[in-house]
Amino acid sequence: MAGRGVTIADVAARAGVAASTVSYVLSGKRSISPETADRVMAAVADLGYHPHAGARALASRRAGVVAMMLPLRDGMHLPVLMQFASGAVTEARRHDQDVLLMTADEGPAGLARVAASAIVDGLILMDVEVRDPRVEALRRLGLPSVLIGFPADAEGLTCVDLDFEAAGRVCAQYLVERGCGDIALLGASEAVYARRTGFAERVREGFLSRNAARAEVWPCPDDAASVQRTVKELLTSKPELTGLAVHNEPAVGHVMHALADAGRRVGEDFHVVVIGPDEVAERTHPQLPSVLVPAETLAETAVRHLMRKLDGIDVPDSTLIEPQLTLR
Amino acid sequence: MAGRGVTIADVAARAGVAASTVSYVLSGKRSISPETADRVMAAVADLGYHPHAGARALASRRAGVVAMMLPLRDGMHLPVLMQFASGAVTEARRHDQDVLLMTADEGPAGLARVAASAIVDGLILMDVEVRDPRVEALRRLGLPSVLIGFPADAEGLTCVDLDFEAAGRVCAQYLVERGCGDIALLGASEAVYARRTGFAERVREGFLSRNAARAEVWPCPDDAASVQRTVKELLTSKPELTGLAVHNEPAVGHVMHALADAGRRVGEDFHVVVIGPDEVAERTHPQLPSVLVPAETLAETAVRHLMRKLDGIDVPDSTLIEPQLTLR
DNA sequence: CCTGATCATCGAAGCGCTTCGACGGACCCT
DNA sequence: AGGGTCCGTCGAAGCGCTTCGATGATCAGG
Repeated sequence: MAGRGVTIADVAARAGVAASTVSYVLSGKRSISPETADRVMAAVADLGYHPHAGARALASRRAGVVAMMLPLRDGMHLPVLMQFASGAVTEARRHDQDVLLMTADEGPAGLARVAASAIVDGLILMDVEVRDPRVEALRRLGLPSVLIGFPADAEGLTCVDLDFEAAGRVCAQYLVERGCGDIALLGASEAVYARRTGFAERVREGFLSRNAARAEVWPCPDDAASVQRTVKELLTSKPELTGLAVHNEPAVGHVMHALADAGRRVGEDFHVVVIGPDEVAERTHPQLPSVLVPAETLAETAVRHLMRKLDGIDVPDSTLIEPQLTLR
Repeated sequence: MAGRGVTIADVAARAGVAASTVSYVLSGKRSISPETADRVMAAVADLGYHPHAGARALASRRAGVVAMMLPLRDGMHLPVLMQFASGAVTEARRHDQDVLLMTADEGPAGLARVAASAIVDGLILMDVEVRDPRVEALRRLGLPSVLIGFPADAEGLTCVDLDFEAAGRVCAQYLVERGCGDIALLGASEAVYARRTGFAERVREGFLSRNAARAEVWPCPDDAASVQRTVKELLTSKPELTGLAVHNEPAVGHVMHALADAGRRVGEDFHVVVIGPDEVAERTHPQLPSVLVPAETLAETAVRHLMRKLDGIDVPDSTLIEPQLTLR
C-alpha cells in the first residue's frame, strides 16, 4: 500500500523469492514460472512497488528518460509547440519513459551535461535550424537523438519533418481541381527563405511541380502594407489568376482584405488555401482550407524513432510526414 | 575532454586525491584546502566530468529533478502555459535542477509513480481546481510540492496564485480614476463561477471593495449574442455607466462591438479594462489596459518555494502575486 | 537408471556516488 | 613538552537495482 521506501528486497521477501527473481519477472529478461511470476506481481501490487529510478539507471545504464529540447522563449507558434510537447510526452509514456524538458537556450553545453550525467537516454531536438550549433555537439556526443526539421548537414542524423514538398503539391492540386487557371504561392518574406532555405524551397518546388506553366511563387513580407501591395501587383500582372496558396501565417488576414478590396470573392470566383495552423485558417471569412503542420504526429514519430534507436533497431535517416489538407 | 564514461574515480586519480575528496569539493559539504580544491576542479574541467545522475540520486536520495504537471491537452490558454513552462525550467536550472514534464492526465497514479520511483524530489502542479483528486494524492504521498491555484482545502499545502482580489480592486481603481461614475464588472459565465468559485469570487470582491455603491458585477456567457444582450441590458439599467472591467477573455471582442453599436466611444467617453492575457487586450481597437496573469513570475515563485521546501526551509502556505496593470 | 540438456531460481558482484567514522598532522593552550 | 582541538583527507560501507555465472530440479533419450 505504501510506495515510498519499498524496495525490491521487500517485494522479494513478501513473494518468497530472491531479489533477482523479482527483477527478472519485471523485466522479462529470463523466463520465470507463471506461479512465481504471479506471486511476485501480487507482492508488487500489494506494496505499491515502483523501482527506484536512480538505482535502475545506475545498474542498467538506462535512465528511462528522454530529453526534449524546445525553443521555449521566442516567437515559435505556440499551439504547435504545445501539441508537440503533449504528443511527445504521451508517446513516451507509452514506452514507459519520462520526458525531461529543456529549453533551447541551454544550447550545446546543456546537451553535453545531460549526456555526461546519463540523466537521459536520448534526445529530441525541436525546431532545428539549417545552421545549428547543437547539431555538431550532438554528433560529437553520440547521444541517440531525433531531430524535428533538417539541418544543412543531416549526415548520420535521424530527422523527421512534414513533407513540405508534398504540401506545396497538395495546395496546387487543390487549386487546379477548383478550376483555377493561373495560380500563385504567396510565400514568406525573403528573410525566412534565407534562414531555413530547405523548408520554404521545398514548398515552392512542390507547388510548381503540379502545373508549372501557370504557377508562380511570390515571396512577401507579412505587414499589412506589403501584403496589400504584393497582392495588387500579383493580380495586375496575372489577370487570370484565380487561385492563391498562402504560406505565411501572419499575412493570411491581410491577404483576405486585399482580395476583398480588389473585388475578388473568395470561395466563389477565387480560391485560397493556407499552409499553416488551423486557427489561422479558421479566423477568416470564409474559413479557408489548409494544410497544417501535424505537430502531434511529428512528435509521436520522433519519439517512436528514438525508442527504436535506443533498442538498437535501425530507423530511416529521414522521415517525411504526409501533409493533410483540411477542407472547410 | 570526453564526458561520457568519466567517473569520480577518474577525476580523483587525475587530481591525486580520494574519490570522497572530489565529492566534498563538488558539494562543499566539508572544508577542503584551496590547493586541493583547485586541483580537483582542474581535473573536473579537463575530463569534462559530470556526476552520474542515477548514482547521485541513489547515494544522496536527491534526484536533482522536479516534476511539473501541466494540463497539456485541453483549452488552457497557451501563451500562459508556455510562459509558465519556460519560467519554471529557467528558474529550476538556476538551482541546478532539471524539470520532468508530466501531463495532468497521468493523474494521481502518475504522482504515485514519480514519488515511489524517486525520480523527482518535488512537484509543481499547475492549474489546480477546487475539487482536484490529485490534491488528495499529493497529501497522502507527502511529496514536497507547490500548487499554482487554490484547491478547496489548501490545508497544509503550499499554494501560489495571482492575487485576484487585488486585480479586481486595481480595475475598479483604474475606472474610478478615469472619472467613471457607475462601473461594472462583466464576469465569466455562471459555469466558470461554479467550477472555480474561489478565483472569480475574489475578483468580484476586489472590484466591489473600491466603490461598492456605484459598482455592479454581471456574469455573462462568452458567445457574441449573449454578450450583445448583456451589454445592452447593462447600459439600459445603468444609464450613467461609463466604466467596464471585463474578466472574460473570449468576450472582450464582442464587448467592444456591443459598445460601438451602442454609440460608446471607448477611450473617450467610456473606459474598459481587461483581466486577461496581453494578446486579448492588444487585439482590440483601441487597445485596452489590462491586468494579466503573470505566468512567468508565478512559475519562478513556485520553483523557488519548492527549492526552499526541499532544503527544509519554511515557506508561507499561501503566496499571492501582486497584479500589474498595463496601460496602453 | 544414468547422462546431458533445459528450466527456474539464487547469490554475489558491481554500477558511481555520498557519507560516516577514523586518522594523522598542525596548532593552541598550559 | 604533553594534551586537546581542529582541519583536511582517506577508506569503506552502503544506496537499490541489474546481470552474470552457478546450482538444483526436471525431463527426455539411450
